[in-house]
Amino acid sequence: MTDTSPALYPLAEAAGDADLPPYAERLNMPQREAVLTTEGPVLMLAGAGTGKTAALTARLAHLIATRKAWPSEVLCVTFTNKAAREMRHRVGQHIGDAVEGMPWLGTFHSICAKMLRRHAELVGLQSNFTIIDTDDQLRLLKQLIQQNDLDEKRWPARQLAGLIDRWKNRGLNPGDLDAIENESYADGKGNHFYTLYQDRLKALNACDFGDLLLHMLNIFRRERGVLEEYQRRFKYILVDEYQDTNAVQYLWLRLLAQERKNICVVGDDDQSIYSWRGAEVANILRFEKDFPGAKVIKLEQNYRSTPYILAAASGLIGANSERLGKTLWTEIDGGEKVRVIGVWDGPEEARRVGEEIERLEREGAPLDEVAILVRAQYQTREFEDRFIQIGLNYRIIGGFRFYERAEIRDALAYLRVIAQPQDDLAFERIYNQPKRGLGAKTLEKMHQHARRTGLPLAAASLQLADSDELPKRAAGTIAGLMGQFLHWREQAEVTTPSELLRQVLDDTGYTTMLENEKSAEAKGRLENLSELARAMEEYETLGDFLEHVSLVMDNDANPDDEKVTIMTIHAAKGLEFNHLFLVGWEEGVFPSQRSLDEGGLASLEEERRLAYVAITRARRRCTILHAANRRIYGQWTSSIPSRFIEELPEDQIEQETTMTGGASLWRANWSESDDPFAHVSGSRPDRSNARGPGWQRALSSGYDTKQAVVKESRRSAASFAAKPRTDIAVGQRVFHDKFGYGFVMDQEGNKLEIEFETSGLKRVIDSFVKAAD
DNA sequence: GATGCTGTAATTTTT
DNA sequence: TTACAGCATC
Repeated sequence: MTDTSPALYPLAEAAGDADLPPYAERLNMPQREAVLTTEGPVLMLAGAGTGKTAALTARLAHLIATRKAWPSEVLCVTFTNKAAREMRHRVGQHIGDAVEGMPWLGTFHSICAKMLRRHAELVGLQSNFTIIDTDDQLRLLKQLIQQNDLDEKRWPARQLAGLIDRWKNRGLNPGDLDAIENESYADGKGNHFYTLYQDRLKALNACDFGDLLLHMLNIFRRERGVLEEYQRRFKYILVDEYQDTNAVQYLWLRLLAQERKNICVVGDDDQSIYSWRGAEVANILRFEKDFPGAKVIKLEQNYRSTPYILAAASGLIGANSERLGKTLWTEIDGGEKVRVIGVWDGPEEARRVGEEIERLEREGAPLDEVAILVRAQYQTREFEDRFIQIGLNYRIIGGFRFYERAEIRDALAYLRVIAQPQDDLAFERIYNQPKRGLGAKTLEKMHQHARRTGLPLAAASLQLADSDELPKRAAGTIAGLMGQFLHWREQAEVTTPSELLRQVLDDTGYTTMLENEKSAEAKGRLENLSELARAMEEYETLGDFLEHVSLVMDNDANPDDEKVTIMTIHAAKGLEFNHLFLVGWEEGVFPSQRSLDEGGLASLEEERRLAYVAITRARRRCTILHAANRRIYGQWTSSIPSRFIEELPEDQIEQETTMTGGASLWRANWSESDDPFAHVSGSRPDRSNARGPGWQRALSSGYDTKQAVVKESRRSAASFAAKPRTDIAVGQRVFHDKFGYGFVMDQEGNKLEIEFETSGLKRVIDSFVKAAD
């Protein structure tokens, strides 16, 4: 189910020049042209299944093998880590170990992160800045919204996060927003909050994903010298999936390519399906204008699908306007027409697909060559239910990714605090996880104190613990926790990252917490954590690992055993399967209601491209299903077949039913179906193994709340080098909000010992008291 | 500080 | 329908 392997097909035998280097031997003419045209701008328009990666890797190999550039002088950008990995792997097959010297082969984000670590100070960061994920981002924005007394219900943090993301994707800095953008959040506070957020990030020495690119673009724009350095370095630039680039990426590339103009972009305008993430098809459409004299090379020979599948897909995409235009063709013979099956309702759709797959199984088709593609994640449930019932092995791709699981995030948060004591967001995540009796009150106090002193949250909390500002128990807990952190930090110096993680999980009682809970979920979580520890074994230092984690957030389910794959069309891009089921092709589902309501023609066309991507995943057989009735948000809705079905060329498809929905479909199926009430019954298969809503509650139950063992004695808060106040001295009379009036008996750093008139001798932090007179 | 209830919202998600 | 977040309650 990986990308096309040209070895499967007798490629371009006619053109078998003996002098061709091995990496070009198996390529067809246009592919060769794409490999050999090294100088000047090149636009490689590569249709689905036309051996794009083969051409791209051969081109890379060619540049290096012919010494046109050293591996370190080629910039090769992809969108996903997976694509980068595959590229590295395949280039390695051509040029061997030399591929190790390709430091600039990677995703936009990882390449920018690497650059930004070198130039961090130019945008006010230190080179060890943290890269925060969307979770942290949201938490941070929520805090800002609260601090600014904005109604979080009316102006959700999510929305602000989305807007900021969009601005960054478009290369807009705070201050660049026009009136409309500014108005789009909290009646004209868009710019204000964007600014606040950026300031906060800077203070945390952190940046988000969007910043990696935006900061680098800013640097390139402002610092000629830096830009020129990279322009000189990169003799050749290659960009994969160019149709998916957004404005920042485009501007960034254009600056880098401007000087030498040896830029080769590869893409397919018909497969642009990420505009909602800021991708602009326009980038590929206007490449020739951006780079006059660009050579356009079209890869149109498809090595993947049967003529029927190709023709169906081509016919469909022909309904779009604004295309660069390609005509896919194939030498593959035969095959079957694309089948279109109409069914009564969602459950029957699942039943039908299940039966079809069982039939394929009997015919000897391996299950991992079978896939079901859905438009949206919620559609997977129906299939999951059915497949559990009939005992069909399946795997659902998408949903929670490995590094997004709560337990993994917790573990990473501990590691982050160890590596970077000033990582407030990480500290906030775990200060009470596992539950150690610290709550919102304590957190609020810590925040207040941190703000007052300008200390990171962790350091501020230790100071607090050292005073009498907190209840004894909370103070003890914090001191204990901070002691553990000191211990772990020492351990980090002498032990491997994975060993350190195991220690942390044991010391905190995290492992115990999960072990005490006997549920299947807890077991899965423990497995995930040991999986994490295993993954860490490759890394020498904690810093290396954390960098990897924040940027390489993919989890490829191990495709070891035979399973049917269920996933969204988006997730299937770039993959291929012998047998493909495309389900839910109904108006409102696909094309989705939202795209019909909101985006106008442009968005409908993107849905159509999505349909095109879906069909072209199929190698041999493609079956499209649509149901006449479907339950959407608990509401039974009758639906009509997708307009995309009508747009398929009639002679390429085979309608398995003449029914087009409505009453006739209802009647016909009523008599055929062996269980006409199946769709009415509310009973559902047991899903207790699936991720349920109760897991969070279950997680906390059964955990022993006793304090984790403190391995290191607490250290004085003075070690955080807080400056003592100059307006307070021993003997001074002071006022404290909680304890009232008293006299300072002793002063050590910013800690005071005060004999209070009503509550006796206490240790407090000086920022909590006012001088009284 | 943990637990239960109620209201709201609901695509796609490469980093 | 379901899931989750926020609030009210114990």
